[in-house]
Amino acid sequence: MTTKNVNPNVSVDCVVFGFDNERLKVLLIEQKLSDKEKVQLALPGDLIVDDEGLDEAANRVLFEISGLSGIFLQQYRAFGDPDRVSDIKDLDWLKSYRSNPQARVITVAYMALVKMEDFSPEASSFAERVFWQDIEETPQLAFDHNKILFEALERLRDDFVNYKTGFELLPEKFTLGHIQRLYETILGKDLDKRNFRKKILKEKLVSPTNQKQTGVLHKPAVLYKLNHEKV
Amino acid sequence: MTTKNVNPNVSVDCVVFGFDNERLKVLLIEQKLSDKEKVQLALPGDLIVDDEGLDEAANRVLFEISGLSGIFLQQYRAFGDPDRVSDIKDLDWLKSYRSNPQARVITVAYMALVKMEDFSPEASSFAERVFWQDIEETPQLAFDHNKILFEALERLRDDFVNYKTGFELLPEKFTLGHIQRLYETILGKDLDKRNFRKKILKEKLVSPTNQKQTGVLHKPAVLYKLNHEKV
DNA sequence: CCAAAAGTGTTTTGTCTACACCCATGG
DNA sequence: CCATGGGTGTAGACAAAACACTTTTGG
Repeated sequence: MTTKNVNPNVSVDCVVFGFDNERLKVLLIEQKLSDKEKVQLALPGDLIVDDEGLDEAANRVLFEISGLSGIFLQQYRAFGDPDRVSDIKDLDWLKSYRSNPQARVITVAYMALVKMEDFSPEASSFAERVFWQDIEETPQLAFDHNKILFEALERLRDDFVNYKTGFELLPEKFTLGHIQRLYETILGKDLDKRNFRKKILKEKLVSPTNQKQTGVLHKPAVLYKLNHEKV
Repeated sequence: MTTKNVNPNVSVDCVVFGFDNERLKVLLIEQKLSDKEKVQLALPGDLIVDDEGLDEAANRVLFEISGLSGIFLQQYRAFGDPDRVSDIKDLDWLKSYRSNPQARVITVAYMALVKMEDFSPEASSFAERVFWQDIEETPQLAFDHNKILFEALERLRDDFVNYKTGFELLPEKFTLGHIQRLYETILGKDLDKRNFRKKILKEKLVSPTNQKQTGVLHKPAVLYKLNHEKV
């Protein structure tokens, strides 16, 4: 597919995780393409533009589809197999959106955790539609995006084993039960309630508010908030 | 420096660590350049060629300067600041070696640990000279290579804190004292001999041979070897 | 009064740290 | 016999894991 002496296209792709108090979600887009038959789902991403750093490009992509800025995006890997975008299913899109469609595409992958409540998806130059996808039911994605997503998930789990992250996925006020469900979802196993609480409280990354849950059909839980100074 | 609509150059750079039983070393090259006044030191690296994956390119670079293949190279970060190669000191080299010298260069950084005894440095297409540099005395390097090296070092230390890596830096047969000196060098602090031995032996990543050191002016130590299955 | 999740301590187990002396070799 | 690093065990502090019952609310 590639031709001699053509510099590669370089893009960034963003794996944006959210959590709805029940299941882990990832932000996907529907590619913009006139032939509706061939539209595919993909991770949000775009070619970098001149004079733009990689982090900057990733922030731009996230901003364009969400209006969010200032979110912590972590670069975790570059993907550059020469044939990673050469699958037949991806050709139409490449032809419409790349000024050098014959050149390979190297992508730098970023991941971020966001509160779903902060999020208002917006169509953009590269996305017809933006939506949250349940991670357990991820469909086939364009290019090698299933692989890119899989590696982000592995990285996410690594970040969770030391119990020091993930609060970015929760709403402003949350219960210890919410955090525990989040950890259980991401680590894929049940955790002991008492031990979990001891650990989380010892880290002092969250502190109780003087509010409680309302409208639940059981004993209402104390609401906690993030200790921003400590994170 | 950059011009509109020119795809970036993409390179790989390799941070190759070695250990001489005393100090940590990194492999550097002297850039090939006709004006000897302007020659700089740099990490070994090269533009990727068409139809070559990123890992493949990194392996090629390492092979060209060392004859070594099959070494585990770990990608750890892409660097893509738009002005990372635009310093005046770097211009001559860019002009002689880049078919698109006006385009920015995005580089994907790899790190590797090698046994110095396996290593025979060789000049190559991009290197006039190849040599081991003591890490404590690293000079100014071309481009942003000091930063790339610094991040590799941080990553290396992270990999060491759990005491499960680093044996790649040691010769075929080594003593527990050798491992301890390696860990002390990389972690930058003294470690308790008894506790260190307990930990290393518990991991079962090394096993004793029935040989001992010879020619040392103290009690000869048992030689250990790597348990290849476990790593 | 029932269902559902919140909230709460103690015991056991394993891991990490600190610490001091004798041993085998070459010179 | 001296200098040099090799080799060994134990006690105390701390962290992790296992485990069951009472409480508060809405329905």
